[in-house]
Amino acid sequence: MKKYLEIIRQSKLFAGVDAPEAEAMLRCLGARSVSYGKGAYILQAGEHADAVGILLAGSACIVHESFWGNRNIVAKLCPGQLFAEAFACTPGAILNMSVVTETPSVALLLDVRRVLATCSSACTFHTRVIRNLLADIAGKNLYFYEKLTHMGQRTTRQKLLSYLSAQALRQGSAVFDIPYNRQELADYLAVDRSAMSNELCKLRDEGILAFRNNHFELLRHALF
Amino acid sequence: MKKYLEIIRQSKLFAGVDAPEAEAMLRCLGARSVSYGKGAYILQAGEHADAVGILLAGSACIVHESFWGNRNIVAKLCPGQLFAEAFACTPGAILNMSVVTETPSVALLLDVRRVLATCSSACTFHTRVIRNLLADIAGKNLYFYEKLTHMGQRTTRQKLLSYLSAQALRQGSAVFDIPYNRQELADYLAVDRSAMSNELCKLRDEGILAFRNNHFELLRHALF
DNA sequence: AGAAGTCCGTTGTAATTACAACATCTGGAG
DNA sequence: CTCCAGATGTTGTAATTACAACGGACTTCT
Repeated sequence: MKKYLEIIRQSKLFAGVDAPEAEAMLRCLGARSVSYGKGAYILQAGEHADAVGILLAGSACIVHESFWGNRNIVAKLCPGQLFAEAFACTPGAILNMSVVTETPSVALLLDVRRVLATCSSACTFHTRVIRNLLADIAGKNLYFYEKLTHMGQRTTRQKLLSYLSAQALRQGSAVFDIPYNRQELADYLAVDRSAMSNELCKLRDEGILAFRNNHFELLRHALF
Repeated sequence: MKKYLEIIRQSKLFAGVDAPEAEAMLRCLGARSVSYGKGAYILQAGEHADAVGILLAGSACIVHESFWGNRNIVAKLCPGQLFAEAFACTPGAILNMSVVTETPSVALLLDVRRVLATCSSACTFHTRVIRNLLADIAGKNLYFYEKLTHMGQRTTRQKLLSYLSAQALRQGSAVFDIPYNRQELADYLAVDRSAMSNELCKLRDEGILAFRNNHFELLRHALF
């Protein structure tokens, strides 16, 4: 766990915390790190979520798998990012999502429940943990608002333009990279991969955008 | 504002707060109440969101309106419910949603920014406000996970079954009411109203469910 | 080099949806 | 009661999508 201290301190949960304080917090939160292989379930839908997770190494996706076998990628996780915060902050909550690794990964699991349960601030870190959690979950909330924006579009074309223009805005450039490959992007937008790939090429042929793998460029606004 | 004190105290932001304490908190948060007519914008996309809102009377919807004129209902608000929390908790955030009244309404706007900004706990309520906010936003987060679950389904039929079975589970009965009319439900699930109405009737004809206006009954599980 | 696996684009077909238009029903206002 | 507005169900058509299948490009491993 020691070797990941820098990653840990860069996470939103530990924002504004110096190294010795961080180590004390880790003990206070009963931190434990676990290693996973590729395609392993860090958390699985149906389980009780009593811990907040921080991805320390590798990469993972938060996914929802439907009854009919479709999967929806809720978010992609990079080292330093938190997951399952909202479930861990809600007593009795049961996961309806899974967290699946894409590459061999290491995750840190923190028992924040004990910080939230006690009203006393016996441990001086409690207030900071709660503030940091609030900021993080508020950010996640905005992320979901944005995802809903894309998924709320009616056609694949509109979903693509909504997503890609948002990425361009976020990265402040008409040239940008996205973190998803085609299958993942389709799962993120809840559409069929081949249909999406088709639509992407139509947009290219119409001169609206250009791309190569994960590298995109918006050429015209295309009414968005 | 006084007449709404009971509604205010029932909101999640004021959970576990007694009446005199609540009044002090309202002053501390610079509370101001505003009345709106039917179809009025309490908040509009593009604005800065510096306040948390609590609906005190009437009803309203959080909606996202797309470039092409489609609207997606993100949530329906009843008196006592909070809105714009995540935006208010994120410095510099700009609303990408609007809050529109459905009936003449009254809303309370609270400047929580000042509570989050200062690290000192000069006012003893700060800690409680932050804890309550955290619980509320975590709950909203879970709400979004669920909405994503429904919207992530590929067909209108699957979206309907996903949503309706979730409501049945939540209300603990195969017979239940939903808060939306047909157009609103279609906007919530991001599908066409008439197509959805059609699919609903197919499900009825297949003996999978029965309904009358907002009153539904699930008869068979229908593989969900 | 060859084999295996992955990712991506392309195509055709069947199924589903969006959209517009209209019929029916309901409750409220005049 | 009649008229009107809103909500809901129904239908037909054009457009879009899901799904399955395939081939090419690329990577990795042996």
